[in-house]
Amino acid sequence: MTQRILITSALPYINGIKHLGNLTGSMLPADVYARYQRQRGREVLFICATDEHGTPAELAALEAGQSIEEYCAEWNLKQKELGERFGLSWDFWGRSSSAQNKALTQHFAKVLWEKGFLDIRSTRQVYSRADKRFLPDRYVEGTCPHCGYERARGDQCENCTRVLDPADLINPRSAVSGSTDIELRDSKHVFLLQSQFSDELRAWIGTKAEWSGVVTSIALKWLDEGLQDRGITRDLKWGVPVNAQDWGPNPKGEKPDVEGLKDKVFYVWFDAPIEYIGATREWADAIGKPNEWERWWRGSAVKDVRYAEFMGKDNVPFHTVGFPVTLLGANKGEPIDQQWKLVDVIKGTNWLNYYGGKFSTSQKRGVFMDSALEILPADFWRWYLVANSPESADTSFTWQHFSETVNKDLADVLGNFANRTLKFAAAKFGGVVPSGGTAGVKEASLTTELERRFGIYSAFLEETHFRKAAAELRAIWTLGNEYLAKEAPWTEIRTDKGRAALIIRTAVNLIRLFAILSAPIIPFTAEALMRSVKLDPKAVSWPKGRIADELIVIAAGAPIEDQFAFTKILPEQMAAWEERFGGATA
RNA sequence: GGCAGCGUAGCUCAGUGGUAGAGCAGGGGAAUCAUAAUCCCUUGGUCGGGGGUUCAAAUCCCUCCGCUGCUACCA
Repeated sequence: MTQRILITSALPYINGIKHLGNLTGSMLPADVYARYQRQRGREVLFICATDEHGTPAELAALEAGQSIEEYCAEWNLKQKELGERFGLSWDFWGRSSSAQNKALTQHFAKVLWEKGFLDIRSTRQVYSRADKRFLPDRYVEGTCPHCGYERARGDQCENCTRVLDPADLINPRSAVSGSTDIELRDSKHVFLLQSQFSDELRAWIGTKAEWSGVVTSIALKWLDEGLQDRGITRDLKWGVPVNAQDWGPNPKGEKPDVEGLKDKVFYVWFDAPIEYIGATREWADAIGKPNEWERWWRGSAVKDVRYAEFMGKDNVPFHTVGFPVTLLGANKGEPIDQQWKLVDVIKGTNWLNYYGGKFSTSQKRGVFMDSALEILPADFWRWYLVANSPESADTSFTWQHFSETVNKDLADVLGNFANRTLKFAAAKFGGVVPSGGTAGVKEASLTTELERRFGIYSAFLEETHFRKAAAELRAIWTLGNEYLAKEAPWTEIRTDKGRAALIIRTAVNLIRLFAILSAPIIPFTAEALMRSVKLDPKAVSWPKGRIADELIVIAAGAPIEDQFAFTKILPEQMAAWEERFGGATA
């Protein structure tokens, strides 16, 4: 039986505030899963970090007038703070630029070279003299040779959608400075020989029946098209330096071209996944147990680790091909106690769209994490994003849909259940849990239904089907309102005060149960519910025994609050946000 | 261009061979503890178009249309 759960969320890129699409694709589902597993009592390690290397970060720092180090340090902290305010319960928040990741990245490169899985090749790259830097294909602009569009990028023409090579462009110029003082230069680069792992990857993916359709089909698409070897170095200043001078001979007895690889760094998509391990080492160092990371990642100790990765579908190829090849290559020929842990579950989500179009960081289109929290509490967003998670198809965000969902589910169904129960207790029973009455057939049938839905709900969480889990949770909340409507304590109290007391006592216990079950998705609301029945907000262990036992935890005489307030979104607020964020016109 | 995904009720989405589903919105009723919040019942769909396989197709096959993504140096 698996007892330890390792969870990673795709690393958010460093350049600025992330939007709701980023949140809902990786960080939020990972958090829901982590919270659920902790409540189950399992040992959980939930890791995330900023992905700090690459061209966009360098250019963003330049534009901000900061050194790249300052820029990354600042945004790493900002993203951390925002994530925490969203309730993201990372055990550690690291940085791909850490010393730990540098050491690991260089270690993997050395091992892969010495085992013969790296190759050094010469490539032609665009160099901008004006910018004093090599330019990635998409940072070269020019006129499309096919359609004449003047702002075509070096990788693809946005106008006619044809795939291009920078050398195809007419009048090419740097997209950074606009300078036409550019040229093609030869440059040596390291390639990861992914093509050698095609069969092994296919066999490995074949064992992952539980992966969602989108993950498997994207992974197989890459294999079916034929895996190409991938360049894992770049001509940049900021990144993990290529340590070719430390590499021994490869199986053919060749030494790397140290001179040709001078002043190069590893490609972000080589070092970013390694940062999952790197951040675990950062965590181990931070807690003062520097060897603790290894039992999560390496050797026979990982037998009882279940490793789940969460990401948007754009990241799937790097997690089904690139990173596994790094680990499989490093594992080759090693004894079991030296083997690296590969992922068990990949949860890939589709896109959350904004009014049918993309959320876009560059075009500032959509809702971003900072402005989201500025206008509403985290749980409003968490609930909406989980209940409408794009798990099997892209989903469209609209302000209308958002406010209706949040008002109906959180305020009207859940919030109102707690409020009507507490207010009734305050008005008729002096604000304490009333005594009297005994549970009968009505309570038995409530329990049966709760038991059934609880089983379904737990299974959905376990299987990372969070959208369906949210629908099930909502149905569980509805059982509370149904029970009150049927048993009508406001009528009972006129003829049978004991019966009314039993109904309210049961309802108070339902508030506690609902808080526990809701905690993975809406942790702040769960805490507020626990406080409303004067219990420890953190005492949310997942029910282990019979649900009936959960409904007698709060005994007669226990003090409770006299109400539970939950703010609703007003129509005029919604209209104002639609206006402010450009919903209706977007 | 190639590849992949998607197209199901007014909206957001489930449903992969066996009588078309949920939530919301709409309609009716009950109730009056509760922020008019709740509970019950209910209207609504030739499942993007066309063709085929099958006793049976939303589901499998072919084709066309539309949207989105990827296409390996953005991450």
